[in-house]
Amino acid sequence: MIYNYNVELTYEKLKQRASELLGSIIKEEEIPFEIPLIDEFGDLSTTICFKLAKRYSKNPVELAKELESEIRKQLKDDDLIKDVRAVNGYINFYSNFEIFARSVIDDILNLKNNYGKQDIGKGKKVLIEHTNANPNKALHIGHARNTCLGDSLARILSFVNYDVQVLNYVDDTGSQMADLILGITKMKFQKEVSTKFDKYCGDVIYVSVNKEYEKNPELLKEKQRMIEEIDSQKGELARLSKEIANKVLEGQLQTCSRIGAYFDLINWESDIIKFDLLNETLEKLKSLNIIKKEEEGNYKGCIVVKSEYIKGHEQETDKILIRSDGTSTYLAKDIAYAFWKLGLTSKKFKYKVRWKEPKLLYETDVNGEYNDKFGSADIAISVIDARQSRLQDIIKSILYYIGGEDLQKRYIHYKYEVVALSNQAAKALGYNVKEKIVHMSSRKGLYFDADDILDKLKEKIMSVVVKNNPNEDKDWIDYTSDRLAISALRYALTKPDNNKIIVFDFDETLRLDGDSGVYIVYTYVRTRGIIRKGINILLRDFKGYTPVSEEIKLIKTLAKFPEVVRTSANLLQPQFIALYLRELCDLFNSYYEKYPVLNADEPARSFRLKLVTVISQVLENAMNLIGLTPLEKM
RNA sequence: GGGCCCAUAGCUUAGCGGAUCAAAGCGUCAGCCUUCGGAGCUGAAGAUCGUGGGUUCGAAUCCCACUGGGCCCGCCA
Repeated sequence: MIYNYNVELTYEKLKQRASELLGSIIKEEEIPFEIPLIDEFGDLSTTICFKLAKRYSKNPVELAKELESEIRKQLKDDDLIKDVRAVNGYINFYSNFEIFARSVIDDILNLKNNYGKQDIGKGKKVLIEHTNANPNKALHIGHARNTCLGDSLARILSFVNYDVQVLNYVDDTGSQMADLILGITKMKFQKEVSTKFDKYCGDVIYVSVNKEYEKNPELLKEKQRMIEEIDSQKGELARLSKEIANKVLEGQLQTCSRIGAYFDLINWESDIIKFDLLNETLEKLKSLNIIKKEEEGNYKGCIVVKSEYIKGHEQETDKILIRSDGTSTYLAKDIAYAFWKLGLTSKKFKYKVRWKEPKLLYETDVNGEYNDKFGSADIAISVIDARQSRLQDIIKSILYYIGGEDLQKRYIHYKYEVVALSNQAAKALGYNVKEKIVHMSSRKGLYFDADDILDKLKEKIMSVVVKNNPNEDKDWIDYTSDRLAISALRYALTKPDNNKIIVFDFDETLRLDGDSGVYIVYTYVRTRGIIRKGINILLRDFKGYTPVSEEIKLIKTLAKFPEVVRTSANLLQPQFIALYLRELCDLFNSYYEKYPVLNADEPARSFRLKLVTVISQVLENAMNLIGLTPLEKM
């Protein structure tokens, strides 16, 4: 039998039954339900009485009592709902727990990896743009936050059946490229090095060149000349710029792959110009009178967006799209790119395959071929840190003038706060400061590479893995340690609220115990250990078994997972998955210490082994959504 | 000057209009390996949820003001 994951899962059934019961008494379009946090208050509850009481100026407590007795009359013997009680104006529903538990366990055993999957996004195409690091350095811990968030969003939205395309927009034209080229052509830095090239560019060339500017300001004129030549997209320097950008990108993509983040398409910023997307965009803006060419003042000769059109920033300065020398700013290209994403341009890119494994990856390329599957999405999500809010607000304002609220809503600036360094972490890099937090700076070399952090963490983890697994071979030890390091990093960067700065401190941020990714994986490994040992036990039916309170809580938490996925997808909050994992792990670990599974008497043994099996499955599903690796052993 | 964000135990955070909801991790203290893996578990101590107003039957949660901290406002990206 092919099991359809759109079956009404247990909580849905419970809600539906409760709605039926209430619906026969009151006429109400939407009845709000919540899952009570305290077991005493049942398995489902509604605050509808507070709303009705206000409307009819009655006492909510009495109203609830009246409804309670009306509902009780309707309950049948084999009802999914066993009892109903009114407490303080709430109406609490109590499930027939045996039916409820059986239903939850069966749902998970049948659906397996699809448990929690939904059709929210069916038929809708969403573009998720993330990472977007300048191709002049290796990804640091701040970029990693972006990558983790973007990748988790992609995983979650795919899981609820959006047609997801993951993009990485790479700026191969900006002034940072001129710095590298200057370093290589004028300062004799190498193009071929034995270390990772992205890291070499960021750690050595970029930092050295910026120091050299201070000693020798004449070089800045040379830099300016180079920027203009690269921007023209003609000649040797433009070619060299692309070559270097490409090599750096390769290193960055390796880091992303290691973390488990894969893209569908690389959009080269220079191709916005090459494929002539910009002119058409500017024409459109001109026809709407949003932009204008300045004839006098500071911005004489520039084409600007007047600030009066930028919602929330009316008091600020106008924003330049085209400089007086005719070159375009980053924003101008980003507007054109936004147009392409939402299908507002007639111009198209050509594409070529960059690689096929582990996931087919395309990139824009003048010598490529057209491919209609990219662009023109229903929703475009750009994962970009909060410092760029103003530029993103400008794009949103422009979209508003073109297509009103409907169009504007389709463009989402997914913003998050930066990763900064703790005072200790800054000191570790040789910066003795008194501030509590220090912002990273590529120019000063004040940052931690994501790869370096992972390597250091892996090393720390490996000593424990070796100790606990003396008989495993080197490759296994290496793989396991690497996956644990990545799980620790991803959990640490995904879980915090997007609006909060993460103050990075190696030992604090990347814990191996307590509230950590390692703890989550460890808990999963525990479930696997039990399942492995119990593989030959013939499972009996658990009819008549009276579950302990921890088991009831676990079953309810498992039943909640589809709802957690839905909320996480609708609100674009991967955090909810991380929090859910933590909750489920805590419950399981407490349970694990207290109750034997394999050594329990029947029917407890069968019930518990099934319970552990479904806990393990749900942990795996949730872990996959935020990129933690479910390991068999560790 | 204009805009955005943050403020909850010593530290890091969760809770974001509801009922035993002030929660967890770290740290401190006291326990648990004859027990399915102790990267775990149990317990204790520790918070008038920055301050002051307001809205509400109900506010850590919403609104306003203030204080303290961070970010943005460039012919950079």
